[in-house]
Amino acid sequence: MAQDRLSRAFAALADPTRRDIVARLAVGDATVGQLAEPYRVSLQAISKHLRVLEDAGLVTRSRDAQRRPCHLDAEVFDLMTKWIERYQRQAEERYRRLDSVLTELTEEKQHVHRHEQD
Amino acid sequence: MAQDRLSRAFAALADPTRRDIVARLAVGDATVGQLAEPYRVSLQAISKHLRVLEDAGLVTRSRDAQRRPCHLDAEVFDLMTKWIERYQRQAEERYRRLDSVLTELTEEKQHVHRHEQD
DNA sequence: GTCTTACTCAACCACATGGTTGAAGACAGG
DNA sequence: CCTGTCTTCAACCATGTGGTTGAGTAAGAC
Repeated sequence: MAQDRLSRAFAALADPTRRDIVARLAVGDATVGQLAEPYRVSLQAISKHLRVLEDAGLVTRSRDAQRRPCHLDAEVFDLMTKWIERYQRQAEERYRRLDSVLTELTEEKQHVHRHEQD
Repeated sequence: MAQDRLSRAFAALADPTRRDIVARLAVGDATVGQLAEPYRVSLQAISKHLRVLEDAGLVTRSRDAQRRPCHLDAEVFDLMTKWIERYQRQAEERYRRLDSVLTELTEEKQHVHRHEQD
């Protein structure tokens, strides 16, 4: 599963450890060993996380002797924010419209009420 | 797993069907049956997806006789965009700084080169 | 060449997830 | 009450995921 870019990106950030890694890479590039150091899990586990981030297009890796420095690629973030903001905007606008409809209804009701009182 | 709000929200949107449901709910509220109709999967499967979206705080449900109308809640989107944009900004800024460092280095090199020519 | 460092690959395990089907709830209408 | 409609619950299955350990690979250091 998780075939498309967007699915892979969201899935990658669904894990707290991976979000943490992204946060650290935002400060600066780091090797697998450096990234693994703060965690109690094995280096292989972190290596797997980095593979997921790489497959999601969030991280790119180069080579420096035995080391594999990881670098954050901010581009895919655009995809996600664009997707989210689109529906966020739609939902908020719809909410505003609903709100005004309710206001209209209330005003109408009050109008009717006043009519009844006449 | 997927304990915190942010993790649940990202995980919820990692599934294309659920993103599709969110897109439809942005247009307007809908019942489980209405939401399930376009898909070939069972209604129970969609019901499960809606539970995931609800647990993630992306969807709220009310009651209308037997029906359970679903409503998109845009609030959690804020959490996600804020998280993403924070590291996006950091990464981009770092990229700009690196860029200026490289420019400085190049200028320095040219300077040295000029010195050597003296 | 051999050693050490940095990392990946492979096999395995426990558990989560997306799907199924069938039964059970909740509720309006006769 | 019974019936039909809308939805969830429960059990199950296949596959995916995050973790482990142990072996294998790549490349500088001796």
